[in-house]
Amino acid sequence: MGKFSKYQFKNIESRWQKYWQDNKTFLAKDSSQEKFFGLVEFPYPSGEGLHAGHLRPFTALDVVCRYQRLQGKNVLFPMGMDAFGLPAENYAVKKNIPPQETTKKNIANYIRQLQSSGFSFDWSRFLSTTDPEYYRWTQWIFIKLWKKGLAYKAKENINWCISCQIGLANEEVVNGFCERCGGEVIKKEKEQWLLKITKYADRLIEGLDRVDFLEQIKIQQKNWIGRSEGAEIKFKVESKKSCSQGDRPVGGKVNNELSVFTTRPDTLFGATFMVLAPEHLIIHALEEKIENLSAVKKYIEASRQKSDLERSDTTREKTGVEIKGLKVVNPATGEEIPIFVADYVTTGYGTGAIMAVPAHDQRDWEFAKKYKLEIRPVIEGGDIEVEAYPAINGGVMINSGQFTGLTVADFKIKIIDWLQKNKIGKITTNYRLHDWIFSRQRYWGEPIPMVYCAKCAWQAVAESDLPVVLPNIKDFKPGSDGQSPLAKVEAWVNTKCPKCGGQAKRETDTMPNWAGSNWYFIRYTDPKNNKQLADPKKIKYWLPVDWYNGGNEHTTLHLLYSRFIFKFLYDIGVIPKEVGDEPYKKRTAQGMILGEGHVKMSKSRGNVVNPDDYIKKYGADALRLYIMFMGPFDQSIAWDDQGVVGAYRFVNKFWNLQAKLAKKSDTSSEIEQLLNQSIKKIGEDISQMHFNTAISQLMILTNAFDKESKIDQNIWSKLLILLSPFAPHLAEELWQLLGHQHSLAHESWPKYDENLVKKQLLTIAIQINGKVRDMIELQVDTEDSADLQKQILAREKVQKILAGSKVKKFIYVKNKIISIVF
RNA sequence: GCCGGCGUGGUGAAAUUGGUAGACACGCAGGACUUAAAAUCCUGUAGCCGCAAGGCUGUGUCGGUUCGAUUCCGACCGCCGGUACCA
Repeated sequence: MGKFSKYQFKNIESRWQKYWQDNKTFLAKDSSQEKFFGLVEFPYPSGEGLHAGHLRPFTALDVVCRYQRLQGKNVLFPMGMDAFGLPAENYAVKKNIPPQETTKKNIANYIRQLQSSGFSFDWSRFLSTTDPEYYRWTQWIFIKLWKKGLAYKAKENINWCISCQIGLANEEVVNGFCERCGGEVIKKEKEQWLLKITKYADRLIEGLDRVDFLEQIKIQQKNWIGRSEGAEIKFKVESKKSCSQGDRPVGGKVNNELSVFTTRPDTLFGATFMVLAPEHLIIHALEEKIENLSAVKKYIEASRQKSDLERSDTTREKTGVEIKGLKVVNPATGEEIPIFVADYVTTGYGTGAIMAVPAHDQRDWEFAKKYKLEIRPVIEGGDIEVEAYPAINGGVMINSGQFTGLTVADFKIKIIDWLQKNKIGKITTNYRLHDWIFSRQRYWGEPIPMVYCAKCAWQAVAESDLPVVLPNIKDFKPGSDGQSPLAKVEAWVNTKCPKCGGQAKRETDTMPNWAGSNWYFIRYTDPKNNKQLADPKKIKYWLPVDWYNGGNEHTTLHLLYSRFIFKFLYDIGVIPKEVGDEPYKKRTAQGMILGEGHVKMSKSRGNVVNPDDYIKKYGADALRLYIMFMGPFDQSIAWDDQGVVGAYRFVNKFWNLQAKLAKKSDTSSEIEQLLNQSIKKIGEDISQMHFNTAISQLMILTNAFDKESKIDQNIWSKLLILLSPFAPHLAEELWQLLGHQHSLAHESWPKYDENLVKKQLLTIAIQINGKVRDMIELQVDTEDSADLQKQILAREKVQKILAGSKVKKFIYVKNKIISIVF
C-alpha cells in the first residue's frame, strides 16, 4: 500500500462531509424496503450555539442509524429547529432586533455545527417550526382541536411579575421570583386557551403498555397523570341567616351543597370538619351569610399574595380561618360540622374542597390539633394522640353507627352503595393532570388562529386562510396589562368574522413552545407537502418512530403532550389506522453532560463546552468517540478535556494500522476469534446503547492488530465497517484508500461465526473455601468427572492448601468455576 | 415527604443468568527516541506487608442467604434528578 502520511483530519473530515452532501448519501427514500425511523429531539437554536450536551444524544442516534443502514434498513434520521421561544424574544426586547433575524442567524450556525460533526441527517427534510409553511399545520391542528371541543377558553392563574408588570412562563420563574428582574411573582387571573388533555388521560396511561419506553419514563408519566379512584360526596350547607334573595346559583349548580373528592369514603363517619381552598367560588357566592367575612377575606387575600413556592412548602405550619355562620352536614352522621378556609387545600386538584378526617389523615390531624377540633377515629388501631392513622391496609370500623364492627372492605362497598342510592355521592376518578394552558401573551410564537366576533363569539379562521402569519412588528415588549405585543398591531388585529363577515378581532395570544414540537416528527415524513399535514401513505410507511431519544426533562411535558396530540390526530383520521395511536415505539433518554467538576454547564459559570473548539483541535471523529466513550449513556457525567486526547490517540493509532495492510495474510486463530467476538459485541452494544463498551472493544481490537505484523485486506474491510458508526470520516477515508468508489454507509455489517465466538480453551479459577487459589486450563464444555476431580485435587497448589484435610464439598460449574470446601 | 436514579482505584469506568473485581481509557511513575521539548513507543500502576515467591484487605455502612455476593434480601448513610400538603 506504500507510504502514508499522518492523519490529516481537517481536510479529510470536511471532504467527506461534502461528499455525503453532494452524493445524497443519507437521504431517506420512500420505498417498500424495511424502514427505520430514528429520532432525536430537535434543538432550540440559541445564540450560544451547540454545546456538548446536544452532541451526546445526536451522536448516539447517529451511531444507531448508521448501524441500521449497515443492517440494510432504509433509514430516516431527520433534523429540524424548534425555533419559537423566549430567548429570541427577550433578546429582541433588549436589543430591538427582530427574533426573525436572530433566529435565522442562529439556525445557520446550528446547521454549520451539526454538519461539521458528521451526523448522517437527511438534510432535505429539514424544517423549522417558525416557517409559516410549517406552522400553518400547527394552527390547523389547533382549529381541529377547537372544532372537536378540545380547545376552550377559561380563566386561569398565570405567573405575574409585579415589577415588570408582565406575565411569565413557568420557566421564567425561578424559586418564586422573576428570572430577569428578581422581583416577586404572584398569581393573576387571565383568560387563557386550554387543551383538554385530561380527556385522554386514561388512554395516555393505557397506551404505555404497548410501547417500549424505559421503565422509569412510564412510571413518571403515570405519576404525572396521577389517576386516583375515589368518591365525590355532597355535603349540605346550612346557614344561620336566611337570605332574602334565596341562594344564588353558582356555576349552574345550586349552592346549598358542597362537593368533596375523597379517596377514602370509608372514613366518612370521621369527617369532623370541612376545608375549602381560598379560591373556592362558593365563598364568593355565600358572602352575605358569612358572619366573619372580613377575616375570611383577609385570609384569602393573604394567601393570594403567597408565591407558589411558599404555598407548596410542606413543612409550613397549617393556617386557616373558620367560616362562621355556615356549617355543612356530614351525610353519614347527620351532624353539623364547621367549615374552614385554608391554603393547604388547592383548587387545582379534586373539587377544591375536602372533608377533613383528622383521625386518618396527617394534614387534617395537624390542622385539627392547631384549631382544637374533634379527632374521631373510625377505624380501629393507631394512636390519634400521637399522629393520624392512615389504616391503608384496612381494619375494623368503629364509631360508625350501624356499620361499626364491619371490615373496612365490606363497609366501603356498603357506604358507596348507600351514597349512590341516596344520590349523595358517586364513584369518580380524579386526575392530577390538568388541562393544558395553551396560550402565551407573547410575540414570538404561532398566532392562535381564532377570531372573536361580538355576535358569533369565538370562531376559527377558515382553513383556506391559513397560515395566520405572525406580523412583523417593532415593539416586542408585552403590554403593561399583560397583553401580547400583537394586541398593539391594530391593522392585524382587526379582521372580519369568518362566520358572519362582521367586524371582529384576532386572538393576540400566541401558542406555547410545545405547539410546534407536538407533531414535528410527523412532518418529517413529508416536509414539503402544501396540501395536507403529510401524505397518509408516507405516514403509514414511516410511522411510528422506531426509536426516539431525548432528555429526561421532557418526560412529563413534550413526551406526554406529543402523545396526546398524536392520539387526537389518530382519532380524526390524519394518522392511518395501521400506524396505531402511539407515536413512538421506543423511547430512551441520555444522561446530562456536566461541566468539569460536576456542575451544570452554563454561560455564567463559563464552563460551556463548545464542540467547535474540539473539532478544530482533534477532529469530529475524536470528539464523537470521546462523547460515546466517556461513560454509560444514560447517566450524567462530567466533561473531561483530557478524555478527548485518548480518543484522538485512538484515531491516529487506527489510521497507522494501514501500514500493516497486506493483500492476503494468514490470520491467527486468536485474532480470528477476537474479530468474531467483536462483531457480535459491538453490534449488541450499539443496540443496547452501551456505546462505551463498544468503543472499548474497538480499542481492544485495534491494540491486537497493532501487535500483528500484517493485516489481511478482507479483515481490514470488516474493521472499517465496525469503526464507521463511531468515526465515519476516518472509516470512509480508509475505505476509499482500499480502492472503493462509493461510501461505505450502505455496505453490510459483517457476519460473525458463533463457533468462533466461543473460546476453545478456558482458564478456570479454582476456589478453596471461597478464595481463588489456582487456575486451570480446560477445554470448553469439559464435563464433570471423577477423573477430573482427582486431577484437580492432585494439583500442587491445591494440595498445599488442603494440607491433608478432608474435602467436604467439590463444586464444578461447567465453563465457570471450581469450588472446593474443606 | 414522596417518586426515580446512583454509590467500585488518583480519575471516567468494566464485570453474560450470583462464578478470577478493576477490562478499556485518562492521569501518574520509570525507560527508549531527541541537543532539548512535544509527539510516539515500551514497562509498571487498588491498598498494605515482602527482595521475591506469596499473603492479607478491598465494590458507601452494618447484617443475612450461599461453596461463592459489585450482583440477591433486610436495615441504614450519602449524592443527583423530578415533584403534588393530591384529599
